[in-house]
Amino acid sequence: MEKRNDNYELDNLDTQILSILMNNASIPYTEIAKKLIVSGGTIHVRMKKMEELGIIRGSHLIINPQKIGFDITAFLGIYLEKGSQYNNAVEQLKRVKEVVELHYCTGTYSMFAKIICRDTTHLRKVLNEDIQAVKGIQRTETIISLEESIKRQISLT
Amino acid sequence: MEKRNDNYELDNLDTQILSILMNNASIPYTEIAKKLIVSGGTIHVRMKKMEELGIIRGSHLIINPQKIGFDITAFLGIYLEKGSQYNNAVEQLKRVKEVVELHYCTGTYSMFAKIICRDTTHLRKVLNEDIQAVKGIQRTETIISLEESIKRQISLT
DNA sequence: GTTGAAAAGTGCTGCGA
DNA sequence: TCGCAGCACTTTTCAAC
Repeated sequence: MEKRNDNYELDNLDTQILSILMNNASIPYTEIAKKLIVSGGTIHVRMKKMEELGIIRGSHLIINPQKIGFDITAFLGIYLEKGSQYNNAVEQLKRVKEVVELHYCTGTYSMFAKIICRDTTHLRKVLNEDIQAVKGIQRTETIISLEESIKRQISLT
Repeated sequence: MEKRNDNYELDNLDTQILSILMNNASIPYTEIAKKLIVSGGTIHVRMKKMEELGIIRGSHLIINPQKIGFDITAFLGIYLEKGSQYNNAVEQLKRVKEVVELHYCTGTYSMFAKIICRDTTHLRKVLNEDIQAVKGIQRTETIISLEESIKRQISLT
C-alpha cells in the first residue's frame, strides 16, 4: 500500500534524527540512539518509515569542488523566447553537465540555473557553446559567485 | 605533515570512486571495489587520502523539503548600501535559518541568497522581518522557484 | 511503538607481495 | 603501492514487551 501523505507531520524524534544525519550521514545509528535515549532498533524503524514516505531522498558524499579544480560557481538568469519552450529547454540543459540546479521561476527570468566550472575559460565555453546552443533560449544574464559564505541544509528545529 | 595541494590531480580511480559515492554515500566499499575491479582495501586507502587532502567534506542525508512542509524555494538578489557592510551582513544572515546559501557576487546584486520556506506566509515573514532587519541591506529582489527541474552534483567525468 | 540481542554484512588494520 | 585475511563494529532482523 503506497502512502500518499505529501505532508507527513514528523514528530520530535524523527526531526532530531534527521537533524543529526543531515549534517553527517555517517554517524552510526547506535550513537544517535544513545544521544536521543532510545534503542538502535527504533532509529532504524523511523528511518525506514521516512524512506518509504519519500522524506529521505538518499545520501551524498560532499566534496569540495575547489580542491579538484572547479573554482567557479555562477548563477544564470535565462530568458526564453516563449514560455512553452520550457520542457524542451530543460531536457537540453540536462545534457549540460555543468548545470547543477535549474529552476522554473517567477520574476524577471523564465528560468534560473546554477553552474559550476573549472575556470573562466571553461565558463565561457559553457555559456557560449552549450547554453547558447539550447533552442528557445533568448539570452542569459550571468552572476558569478566570488565567495560562498553560507552553505547548509534547512534547519528543522 | 599537512598537505597543501589546493588543486590535487585525481587519477581515474579516485574520480570513479567519488562519482559513485557522490550520488549514494551509503554504497559499501566492497561493492565499489567489485565495480572498479580493485580490492576493498584500495578503496579505503584512496578515500582516506582524499579525506586528508580536504577533497571530501563529509556526507549529508538528503531530504525532500516539500515532504516535510517546506514548499517554497526562493532566490534573493540583495543590494547592500555599501560594499563594506558585507562581512557584517553575512554574520546577521547566518542567524536566519531559512537562508541555506549565500554568495558574494559580481553583477547587479551585491549578494545572492537561496532560502527555503514553509509557505508564502512564512516567506513574507522572513523577507519582511528577518531579512529587512539586517543592517546594511538596502533592498532585495525575490525570485520564487515554481519547480526545481534539475538538482545534482558536478559530474567529474 | 519500543526494546535488546543475535545474525549478517561492512569497515578497518596489519602483514605479505 | 596494492591485495588479502581476521577482527571489531554496524546494520538489520525479530520475538517479546
